[in-house]
Amino acid sequence: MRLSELFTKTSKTAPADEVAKNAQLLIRAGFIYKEMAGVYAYLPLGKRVLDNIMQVIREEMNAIGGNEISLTALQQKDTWEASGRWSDEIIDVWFKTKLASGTELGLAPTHEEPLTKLMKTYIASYKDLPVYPYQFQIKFRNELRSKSGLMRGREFWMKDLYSFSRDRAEHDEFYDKITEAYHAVYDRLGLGEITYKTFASGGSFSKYSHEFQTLSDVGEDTIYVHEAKKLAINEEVYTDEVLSDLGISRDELVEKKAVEVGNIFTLGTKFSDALDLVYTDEKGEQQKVFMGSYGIGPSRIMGLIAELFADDKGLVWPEAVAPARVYLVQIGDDVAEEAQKLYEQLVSKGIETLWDDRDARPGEKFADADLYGIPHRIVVSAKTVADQKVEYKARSADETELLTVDELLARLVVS
RNA sequence: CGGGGAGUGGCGCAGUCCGGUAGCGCACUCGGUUUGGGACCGAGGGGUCGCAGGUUCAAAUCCUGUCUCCCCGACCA
Repeated sequence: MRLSELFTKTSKTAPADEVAKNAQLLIRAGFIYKEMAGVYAYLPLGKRVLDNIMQVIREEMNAIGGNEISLTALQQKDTWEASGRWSDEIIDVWFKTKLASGTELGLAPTHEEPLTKLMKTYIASYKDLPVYPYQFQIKFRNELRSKSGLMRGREFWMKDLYSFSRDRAEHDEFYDKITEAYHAVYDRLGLGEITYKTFASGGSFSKYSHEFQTLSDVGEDTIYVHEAKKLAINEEVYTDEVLSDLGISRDELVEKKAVEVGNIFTLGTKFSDALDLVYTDEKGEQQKVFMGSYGIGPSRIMGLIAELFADDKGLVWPEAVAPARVYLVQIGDDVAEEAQKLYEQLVSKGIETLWDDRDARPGEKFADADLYGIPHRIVVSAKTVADQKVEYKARSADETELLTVDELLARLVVS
């Protein structure tokens, strides 16, 4: 993409109404726009980051048999009354509204009920199970107080997958599988080293649920990390009983702040009971479908990555999520032809490139390249053209180096 | 929801205490000089001070109400 065609621009000053680093940087860089507290629009570069995060998740969900769908945000009361969750006492973050006719509606804060109802159309036999529908959707939650930029919004993106299994054994098998898939997601997003499977409170069908918690000082959660076993315990279940279940003692654990980047939950037959989702087994008998739910918040992860990796010059995106891999700085009009040639070469190799073809001074271009956090920066100037080379610098490096185009391409294709 | 802070051109701010109808930086437009780490000079455009009501000859400034935003706490199915 040519920067001259990008409508957003960067700002030297951070917005006064944001304290969270992720929001300040993402707004300064023009990745997001704040509509109201806890509600952000995604602008071209921000949209790319969000899409990249979702694509990583999508690939891992598809790899374990996920079926991508897209459910509705508008929800009818009846569906939720079946489970008792229409009540504001039970779900206190409902956004509710009405049809022109006066019929009450809600904006979905999650999707167990509507999906369970929907699946009644398709699940009748044991032969129809197991199945794993999932979606990426904006969830609406009327938080009393949203904060921390993208990390806790009133509307936010969520990947939610729901498992429909014949019984607990089949469910447990999938639960282990998706645990691995989640680890794969965090690894690919560059968070693997500091993300822990964390024991949290369960429900009537399972003693525990599991969260994926990424260590960060801006985290809202307190967890107790067991480094050797690469697991953690959420403070909400940090009891002697749990410790003895897991066979560990307090002195093996370290208290840390963390951000919840995923949650997997055994639902059992809670929703299939409520909405009567049954199947006929091999013996011709009716059985309740055994369910689980599995969430990841792509928008929260975007905020967290921004927060975790940024330096004093701006954002620093891991390669897998960066809005482009290369930032091509053209210095001077007289090298426009050479810059365009290189741009086309990069694009033809499938290397996403932001070409700074603006009529701006070099300092401004370098500053923006840093603020945007694009992993690789390449400079084409009269000097580099004369040498028949290009200047290369990684976002995370201090030094530049001169490379031939072939050396550059070899490096970019490998990394 | 409890406590605290704040709303002034697109953004960041000053002016409010001691009423006299708005200013600075960035951004923007035009001209010129510049061009490897956010240039400089000159000339311009853009706001009636969150909103509503009140006091006054006169309100960004005082009073009342209200909305919004931020922080701390509570909450987070």
